[in-house]
Amino acid sequence: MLKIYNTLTQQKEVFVPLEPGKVRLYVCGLTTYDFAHIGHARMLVAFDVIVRYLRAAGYAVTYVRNITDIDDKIIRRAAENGESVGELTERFIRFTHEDEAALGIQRPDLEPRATGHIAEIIAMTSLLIGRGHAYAADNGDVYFSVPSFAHYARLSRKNPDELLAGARIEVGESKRDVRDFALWKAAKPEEPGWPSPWGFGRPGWHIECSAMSTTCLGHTFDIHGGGSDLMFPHHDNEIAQSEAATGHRFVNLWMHNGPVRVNDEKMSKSLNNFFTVREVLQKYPAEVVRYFLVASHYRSAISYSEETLQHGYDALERFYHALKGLDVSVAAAAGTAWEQRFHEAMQDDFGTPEALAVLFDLAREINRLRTAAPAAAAAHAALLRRLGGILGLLQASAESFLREGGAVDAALVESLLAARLAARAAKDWAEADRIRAQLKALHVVVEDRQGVSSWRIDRSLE
RNA sequence: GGCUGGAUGGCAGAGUGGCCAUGCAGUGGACUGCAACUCCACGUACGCCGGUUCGAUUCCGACUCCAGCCUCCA
Repeated sequence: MLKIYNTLTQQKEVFVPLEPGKVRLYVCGLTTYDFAHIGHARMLVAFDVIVRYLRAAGYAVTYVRNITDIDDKIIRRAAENGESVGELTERFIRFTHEDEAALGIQRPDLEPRATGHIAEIIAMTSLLIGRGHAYAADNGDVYFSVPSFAHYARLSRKNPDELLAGARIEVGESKRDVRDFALWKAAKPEEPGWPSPWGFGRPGWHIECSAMSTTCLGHTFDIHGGGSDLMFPHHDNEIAQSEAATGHRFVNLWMHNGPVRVNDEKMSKSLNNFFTVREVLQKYPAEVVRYFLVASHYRSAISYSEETLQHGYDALERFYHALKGLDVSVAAAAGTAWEQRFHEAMQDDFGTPEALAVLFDLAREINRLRTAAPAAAAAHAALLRRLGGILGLLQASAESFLREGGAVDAALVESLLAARLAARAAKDWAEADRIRAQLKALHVVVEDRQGVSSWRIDRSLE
């Protein structure tokens, strides 16, 4: 029985899909004018794990994650760079895809782009005007009429009257109500755009997601996700637009991932305190970054620091030590308590920290079994690898993980290791220790286990 | 100010009305030529003040502090 926390009701609910066995999921993706940062990676990994688990639990998932490839910031950045909007967004879409691949994030089933759905956006906007929920203003913009929608801001629990008091009035706007938001923005001279019944212009941000999600998944779908910072106004506006346009309930369950913090502040573009995925990947293996993001619950805030990333490396080292030397291609141990506990953890609102704790227990069991019962140890190792795979972890070979990132000559290490073995056979301990010290200077740690000497890179010195 | 969420051992981070989180670090032991790895054992905790209860870190209330949203933002 899968339970998921629904932001709308503020409680965990037993998940009941609209159609048995199927899940239709939409997540707000990125605006592509810059490199993705760790905050973005948090969202990408959180929903990647959710989708992986839903599939492992037997659901047929349709995962849609959009790309916003037209908006004010994109236009401004392209102008600054002296390039077209298309050149800018294509480049960063490509970079983002590279980052996602590095982090082991599976591609969504559909990845609609705003510029590919202008017709649907215009159609929805027209529909909203026809139903009295939107109006074309005299400045060429089209606005959604917030007072026309009965339960505005129900998701974020904001009081519409207080929003009225707090809203700021901008020059040049022609809104009937300060809370109204743009569905269509008239293009200024030299700005890109598309023809529409209201003149040349471009879509507002919120309507893009309403149009793309309902086009891909229908007027009502199971789950809508995104960062917690999108709850208001973006998701509240989506609800207003979509329900006003279709007359149906928009989404059954809302999921929001927590922020990544740097020095107690949210990592964000606007605060300029972000670390991009690619700069972090230059210092840490992608799996370590992924572990860092999975080791906390998806709804909680996490603090980014190099120290925490290093912890991720240490933790993964323990897993890979357990897997090391075992044939994980054998059939996984079936019906174990660990597997059951793993699923219980994941079924409780995707409790990845608890699930990892279970995997650590399983790793200990593997280490216990490895000498006395190698076959059982291998079967449990195969289980560990399979369950780790649901979190997108532990798919590398133990050897490659443990040796990753070391700038050493493997042939040299092997020859030193052979020399040390010979010295040990001759009980020349001084020589054996001298060679081990020599290896240590190369950041290579020697491990003698069951008569076999192996090596790994020591990351703690870096 | 309004609305949300949080405060757990040296660090990271779950969870629960009474019993073990887990990882790293630390301590003692086993293994080892010595180490490393591994195993066994151990220590240290639930912001503050009240209340409910046989018993609260867990429930309720007040307080303090922190963060997110209220403007673009995963």
